[in-house]
Amino acid sequence: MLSDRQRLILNAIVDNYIHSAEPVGSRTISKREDIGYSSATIRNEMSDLEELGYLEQPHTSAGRVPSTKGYRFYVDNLIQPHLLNEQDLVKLKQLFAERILHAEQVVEYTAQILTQLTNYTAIVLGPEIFEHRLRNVQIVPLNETQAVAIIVTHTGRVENKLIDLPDGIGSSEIERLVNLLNHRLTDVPLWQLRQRLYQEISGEMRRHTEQYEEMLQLLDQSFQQEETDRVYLSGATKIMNQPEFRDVDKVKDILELLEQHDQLLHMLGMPANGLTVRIGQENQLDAIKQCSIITASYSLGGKPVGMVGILGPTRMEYSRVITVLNHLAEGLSRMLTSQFEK
Amino acid sequence: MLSDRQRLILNAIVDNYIHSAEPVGSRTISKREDIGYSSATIRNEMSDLEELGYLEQPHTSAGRVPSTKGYRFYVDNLIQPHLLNEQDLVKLKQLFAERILHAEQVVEYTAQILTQLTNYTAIVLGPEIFEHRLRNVQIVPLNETQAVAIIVTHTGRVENKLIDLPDGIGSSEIERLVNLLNHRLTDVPLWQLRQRLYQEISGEMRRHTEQYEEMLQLLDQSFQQEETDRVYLSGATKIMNQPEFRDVDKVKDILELLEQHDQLLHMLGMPANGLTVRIGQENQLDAIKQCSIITASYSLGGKPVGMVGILGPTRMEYSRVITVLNHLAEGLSRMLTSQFEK
DNA sequence: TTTAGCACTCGATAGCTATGAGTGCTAACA
DNA sequence: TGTTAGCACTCATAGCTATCGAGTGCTAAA
Repeated sequence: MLSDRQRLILNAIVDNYIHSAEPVGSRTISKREDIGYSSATIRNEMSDLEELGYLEQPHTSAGRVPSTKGYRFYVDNLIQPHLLNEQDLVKLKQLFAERILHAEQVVEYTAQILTQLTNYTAIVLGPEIFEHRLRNVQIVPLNETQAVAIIVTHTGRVENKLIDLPDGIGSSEIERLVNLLNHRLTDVPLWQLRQRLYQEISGEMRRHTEQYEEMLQLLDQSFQQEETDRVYLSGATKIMNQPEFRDVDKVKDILELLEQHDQLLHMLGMPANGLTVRIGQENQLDAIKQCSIITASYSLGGKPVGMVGILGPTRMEYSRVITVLNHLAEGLSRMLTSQFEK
Repeated sequence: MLSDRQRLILNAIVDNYIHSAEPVGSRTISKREDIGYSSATIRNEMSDLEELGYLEQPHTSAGRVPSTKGYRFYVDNLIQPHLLNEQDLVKLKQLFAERILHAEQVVEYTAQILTQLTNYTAIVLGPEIFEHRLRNVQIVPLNETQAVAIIVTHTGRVENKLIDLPDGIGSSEIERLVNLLNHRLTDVPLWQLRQRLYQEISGEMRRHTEQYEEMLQLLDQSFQQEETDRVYLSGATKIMNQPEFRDVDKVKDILELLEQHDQLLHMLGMPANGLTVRIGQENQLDAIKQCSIITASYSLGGKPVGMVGILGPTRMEYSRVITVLNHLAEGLSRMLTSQFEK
């Protein structure tokens, strides 16, 4: 276990490095107001901290830099709660003050506000669709052969798909079909739709055999599409402001990853409850082993359905970011829950 | 006017520079198979071409690089039609072979294929909405106070918006309202909707005064949203593969521009018929004065409604890009027109 | 008109040195 | 026994110079 002084010094080093991006020397630390020891003492402690794996030295005659383990300890044990200033709070309030908003728009704005407040890249996962329940189905014919199928969920999400109509199907037939679907499938979770179709109403639907096939296809594709389209990014280029990412090759790997929404989704995994911090080497993907990712889940009626996250350098303002994410996640949860929990 | 030999040499220089990214020297050119002159002769011609403004010299002891004017001449007068290989053609065909596709998905795939074929950043503008006509309006209540309003256009595009319902409105009232709207507004171009609402049915609607206000708001916002959401990007990071963009600052400016869809939209302007090439300095925005943008418009029933484009370094494979863009624009036009022109 | 030849230019590269931030260790001090 | 002053040592970085060579422009000959 670390002594109090070691913790104090580690905290000072991480703090300093976060803001300077330069390896921190013993003298820098000893000059700080909250430290009452000479540089020699600090040097000894730093040496110990390095031996214990909390610090690293880029080269012999340079200062020290926190290791992944060092950041981890900092995040888990040393972090001080960050207080947001008036301005930041106003921005957050404004987001949740807008009442008439599309679910997708809220998510998009959230991402934007996140980057504005943190100056890092924001990643937001829109609410998980599998828990969404069917509210309404519509089929709007465009001409003799084509129509748009529209699915509305109880959360107000709208999915739509262009479909080819079977030959010779009439508008009254379609209307009857839509009525049947709405009657039988309202409030069914989307992921059960196919199953229910098969089990319960395929019989009645079989009069329009082809239509039935396409309906299944449509729903199928709707889900797949959803999986990757839940990812909202903002401020992807912010990483280039960081001095340790002045190298095009590093940046390129990161930005390419950000373009691949399916990979992001896979990396972030299912939204677990609460806050997750992934620091540097703890990340699986090579491209972001010099980055940290912090995510917070938001929930609908107590169940986590999506997440808000920040991607930045390992040398990130953890305290501030965590505070902002918690605020946003809470706000989103409250908003979602109050809207749809009745 | 340039002599035949000057054209030959300019062509050789541009060609060479496009592939090597290095200033081209006289010896390199004189060694080419299609050139039968010594390096000294080439030097004299190069000197002349520089005086005329077609070439530039990074410094005295370096080779020459085409100027914006040089590229312009190359594009306007020297370019040879590029033949696509079998593989490329297959990819293009596959795109248009997929029948059951959402309009937005086609556009997204188009962008992806563009980057795949060219290795540059693709920018695609989805079909202009102002020409779209209303096909169908739906209002789906979610609970007592909220509903989703859905607009379907004759091209199969679906816009939706969460709205607050006025207090105490009943579902039969909503149904009547929707029927009224569908009855009166079908086939009206979207941009006329507000006007028509005011002129023709505000009277009948006034029974539900509040609803009427929100309907207007909804449509209004629908348009605005559309304006920037028409932009689809793919392969934004490709620019980093170019040796002249190894500098984070240059790249940053470009990528930041790409994040601002409204700026892109403004820069690209209304889709004029046919092909547009903007080379280097010809671009208004500083961030892309070292880039070229090539766009081709696609049309619906003869009228241009959107465009496909490529953003790359000035040192771009113009011939190939132009061919690919023409293919795609044509394909999109055919697809759109055959789908919706009946 | 073309080309060989040659002096000249100038960016890029390699090698060298000086600088200084920072360390580890030792010995003196409280 | 913990702390600190002092000092030799390390090593990345900046700046300087010399060298190299790709490429030019000009002149004179073919």
